[in-house]
Amino acid sequence: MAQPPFDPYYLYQQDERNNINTLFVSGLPDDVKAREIHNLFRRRPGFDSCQLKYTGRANQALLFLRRSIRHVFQPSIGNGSVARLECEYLGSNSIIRDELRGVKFDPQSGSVLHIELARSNSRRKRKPGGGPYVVIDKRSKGEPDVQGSSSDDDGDSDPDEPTGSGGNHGDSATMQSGETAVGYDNAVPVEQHETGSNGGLCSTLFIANLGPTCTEDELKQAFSVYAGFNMVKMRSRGGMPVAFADFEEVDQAAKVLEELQGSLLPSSDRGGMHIEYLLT
DNA sequence: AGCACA
Repeated sequence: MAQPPFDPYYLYQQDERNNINTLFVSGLPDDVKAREIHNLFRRRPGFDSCQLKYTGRANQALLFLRRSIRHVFQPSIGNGSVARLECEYLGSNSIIRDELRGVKFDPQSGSVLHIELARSNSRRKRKPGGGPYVVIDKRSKGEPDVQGSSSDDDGDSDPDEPTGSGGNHGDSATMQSGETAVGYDNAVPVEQHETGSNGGLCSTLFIANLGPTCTEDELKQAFSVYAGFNMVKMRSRGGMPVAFADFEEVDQAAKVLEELQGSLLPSSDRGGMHIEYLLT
């Protein structure tokens, strides 16, 4: 590897590649309202802006959440010290992700949020006049429902938190009859015992970012040394292979996820394994 | 098992 040049733009690129500050959220029902997103994320630490896209596919509304970028850019000061970028947003992303991963977004339909780092950061420039929310609606049916961005003018009006009297900090009181229960306070983490669903925390792992020459045997070697290993299956179906590794217990799967996350296999050609809990 | 906008 050549010594990286000291160049702010180079560092910016590094920063772009290594520090994704955008979360990719799937599992949203396609009738999700921008308002629901607003209420769910507005108060999260580090939240900056988001884009909601209706893909038109069932249950495939996509959300890109951007965390505000706050980094310390410290150029070298002549004495040979190395320039450093200190980025804090990954940590905060993790917090948002961990808090909301597996949250049951709609108790009726059972849609469960699935959150991971986005492949790339959001590029959209925040327009001076525009709010932090952008909605792209590709649904063909029904009314266009186009709302460029929230008219919320960034003020601090908070549907969540009644400012006046009442002081109800309870659940339920602010819910309209037909509305979906979503909000900072009333989003419901999925219960373990419900219909075998575990909010994304199940004993099977989903493994992606495998190399094209990866084999089931290779995966078996990697995973079978862990307690509770049951089986691993690989599927390629056109694109890059993905795999499913099953363990007896959730905590055994959790241990494997933690230890092997990002680790390389002999066949890896594009970085380490990307491991998630299988959605159930 | 799904990632847009520039």
